This record gives sequence, structure tokens and C-alpha cells, in this order.
Amino acid sequence: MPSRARTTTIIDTPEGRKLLRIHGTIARDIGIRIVSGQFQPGEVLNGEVEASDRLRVSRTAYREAVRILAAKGLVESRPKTGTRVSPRAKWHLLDPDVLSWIFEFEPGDDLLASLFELRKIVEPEAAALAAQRRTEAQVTAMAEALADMTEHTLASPEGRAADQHFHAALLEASGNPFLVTLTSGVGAAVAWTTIFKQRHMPLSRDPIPDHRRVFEAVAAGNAKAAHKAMANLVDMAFLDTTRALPGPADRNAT
Amino acid sequence: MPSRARTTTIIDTPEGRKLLRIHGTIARDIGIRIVSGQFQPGEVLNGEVEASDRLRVSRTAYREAVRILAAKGLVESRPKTGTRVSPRAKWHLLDPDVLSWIFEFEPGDDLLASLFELRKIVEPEAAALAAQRRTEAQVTAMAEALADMTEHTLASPEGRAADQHFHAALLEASGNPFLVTLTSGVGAAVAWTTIFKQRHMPLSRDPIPDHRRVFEAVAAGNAKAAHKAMANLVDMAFLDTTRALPGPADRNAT
DNA sequence: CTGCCTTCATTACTCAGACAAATAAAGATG
DNA sequence: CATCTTTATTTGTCTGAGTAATGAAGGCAG
Repeated sequence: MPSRARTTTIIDTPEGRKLLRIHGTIARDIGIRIVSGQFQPGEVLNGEVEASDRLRVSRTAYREAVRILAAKGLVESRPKTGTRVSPRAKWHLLDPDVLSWIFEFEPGDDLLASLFELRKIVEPEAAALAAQRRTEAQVTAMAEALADMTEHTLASPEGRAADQHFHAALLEASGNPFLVTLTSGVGAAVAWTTIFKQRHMPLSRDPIPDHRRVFEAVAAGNAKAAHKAMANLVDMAFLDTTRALPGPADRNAT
Repeated sequence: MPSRARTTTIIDTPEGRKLLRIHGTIARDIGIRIVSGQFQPGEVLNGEVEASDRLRVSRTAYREAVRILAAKGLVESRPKTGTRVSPRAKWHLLDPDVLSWIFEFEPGDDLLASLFELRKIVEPEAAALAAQRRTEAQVTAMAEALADMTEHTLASPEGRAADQHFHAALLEASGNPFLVTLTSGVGAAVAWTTIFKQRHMPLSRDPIPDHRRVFEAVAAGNAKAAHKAMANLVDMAFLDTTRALPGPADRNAT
């Protein structure tokens, strides 16, 4: 028996990506196909046996992948009927993984606009709350992150990490755990597209001053100013992102 | 061998609850213990073998439960170290299941306040967007839901369903899928507490007029009025909920 | 013909036991 | 003392069997 080349299952680990087990990679694969429209809502996936041996994995691994997708609202499985893709209304669109899968394939234009619409609603308010509630330690953390951002630019990984730290500290300062999860997930997904952006055009505009304005307003405890500064920052980020992503991307008009 | 009484595994299905498989019930069990603080972040769960035979289930079922929890960011498992509860910052607090688990055990007072803070930020804006973008069909749907709410009251299951339909239609009208998932999940969790509320006190105030004002503003396409009316509605809902939930609930001060 | 009940076939669900892979910690080596 | 190697433990994966749920087809009365 030639057996399978399973022992050499080197999981596709591009670079800074969290390395996944088999069930993780399969969940990601199918998840991407679902959010990209390759598997339409209502469509039934192949049965466990067929699917698992088409993918050359055990049923166990495949089933765990399906559990993950079901936990994120992408599929629903019942005996006799099989596993079918859920309607889009049931998808947990704000789940970090689902978001990353969406942005993995294509940003999606209208979805991107919706996402920034959400940011525009939430983040300024979060900044305003942070201005009212921030502790000294949080101000210090934001200051350090801002300094790191200034030193390394957004063109470097360190700079992007500093950007993330800045926003994380700000959200932390808002004192609302729901705002933290919401915006951190969204922010991570958007940041992922920023990398694409950097490839196409060097960098349209220096984002540091925008960040500095937000920081100073929060540090000063000026909620109104923080709100305004953050609103401006989101607007600018949206402009940068849309300008960088060229195509009309009309491959599937949902 | 007497075997086990597994054949009589009647899954605990209280009433209107979605009936769960074994892996689902286990995930829910552990999930509730995590969000309620019985399993602290950083703590490692029992090994798969020990845990699975303590629960009298197969390792497969237990593992699928862990996959679900991992998909929701509650745990992280690696070989040799085991499965450990993730820090709260990694939890997907806006996941519908996680939310329901949180509200299953204890509303949580500060968490409840944070949740309504989020609603207060998002829902008025969603109403404003709905006022600008709603189609005739969506207005009709909202009108019907409102009529049903008026007929049956919130004291009846039909009335609560109508309430959900009303808000769902409104969110749909906002044209932003992220707002839909965000608010529908949050709304469902809050609605779940409404049932508790009804048990303790009959009903403090008639919510119909609040809803009617929102509806009329949206139907008229008046974004500002819709924003204001919805803000008022959320405020009232918060007052009702906090007034109904009595205790200081000091059992675990996070 | 219609409506309800029973039977049946299909599918996911659960179980059991074995082996593989990863990795933190202990131990050996320089 | 530092670094490499070994080891033990835990999750990860595979296989094959049997169970439970359920939509659909068929039977039976009205």
C-alpha cells in the first residue's frame, strides 16, 4: 500500500500567519469559498464521506472544520439534509476570522464601504469615551505607540504593529469591552488591506498628524475634539483604502 | 457489560430553545463556565481524555466542543500545554452564542451597561441611515410588525417576535450588513433578558409609542428625527432592564 | 382525492482505539 | 554556562463501526 503523503503535511504557512492545523486550513478554505460566493447560501455541501476523501483527510478533521464554520454561522448541518450554507443574514460578519476571509479574496467594494460606515459610527464615539475615561497609564501607552509609529513608518511591520497598539490602547481606554472586540476585529481586517495598499502605491499621505490630533484630544480629556479628530482619521483612511484598491471587482454582484 | 444509558440521551431542551447535539451542549456548558468566571483566563482545562470521560462522552464529541469554543475565541489549545482559557480581550463578545451564554448566567451589571452604551451609539445611527435608504417594501414590513406588536403585547411570545421583526426590518433598511449582524445579535441577547423582566414586574411602561415614533420618522425619511427617536427608545429600554434586574450581583468582581 | 400515520433510506452524529505530530521540559554534551 | 538532544505528555489525525434524527415515500382511513 503506497499510503498517503500525509506525513509531509507541511501546512501552508506563508509568513507571519498563524499556522493552522488541518481542520483549521479546511475551515479557512471552505469559509473563503462561502464568503466569496463560490458556495451560495442554501447550497448543500458534499456529504462528510465524499468531502473528506475528496480533500484527502479523515472525516474527523473535516467534521471539526464544519463545526468551526457552524460556530461562525456560515453553515448549518442536520441529519438527512446535510450541511448547507446559511443565508447571509446568519453569518457572523464581525467574527475576526470571517472578516479576514472576506478580505482574503476580495475587499468587495460595497462591503468595504459598509465597514467604514460602521467605523465612522463607532470609533469617534469610542475616542470620545476614551477622552473621558482614560487613565494615565493608558495615555502613556498611547504616547509610546505613537512614538513608535513616528519612528518606523507604516511601511514597516514595526510601524503597523505600533499603529495597532495605538488603537488598542485607545479602545482599552474607552472602558467598554464590546467596543474593544468590535473595533479591534474590524481594525485588524482593514489593516490587512493596508499591506496590499502599500504594494501598489508608496503612501499617499502621512497619517501621523491625524493620529497625533486624536492622541492630544484624548490626553487632554477633550471628548468633542477626540470625536472630531477620530472621525477625520477614519475618513482619511477610507479615502486611502479606496484609492488604493483599483478594480471595479464585478465578478459577483450579490 | 451493562453499557451506558446513552441511548436515552434526551438532550435537555427546556422549551423554545434550539435543541443541541452533545457537542453543542458541552460547548455551551463550558462556554457558560468560562464567561461566568468559573474558569479563569489562563487556566488550563483538563486533558481531553480526562475531561471526556468525566463527562461520559467520547473524545470526539469533547474535541468538537472545544473547536466551537476556540472558534469563538474563548479557548486556545496546543499540544503538550493543553487547552487554556484565552484572555478576555480575545473573546468574541459580540458572537451571538457568547452573548447568550453571558446573559444565561448573570446579566452582569457593568457588562449590561456597556452593552447599552454600544446600542446607544449604533442603533440611532442605524435608524438614521434607514430613514435615508428604506424601500417601500421595508416600510411595509415595519408597519406590519408594529401592528402585530400593538395587537399582541410584549407580554406574549408573538409580541416579542413582532418586536424582533420590527428591529430586523429597520436594520435591513439601513443597508449595512455589518449593522445588521451587530445589532441583531445584541438585540436578541437583550430580548432574552426581557423575558426575565416580565417575570418580576408586569411591565413598567408601554413601549409602543416609542416604536411608533421611530417608525414614523423612518417612513417619512427624516433621519434626524429617526436618530432622536431611536436614542430615546434605547434609553427607555435600558431603564426598564436595569430597573427589572434587582441584585447588585457581586458574586465575582472581575 | 385529501390528510394523517407509518415505514424507510439517507445523513450527520457518536463512539472506540490506535498512531502521529508537536512541543515544553528534562537531560546530555560541549 | 550555554546549547543541543532526548523524552514524555498532550493535542492532532486516522479508521471503522454503529446510533440517532429526519425528510420523503408509501399505506390507510376519511
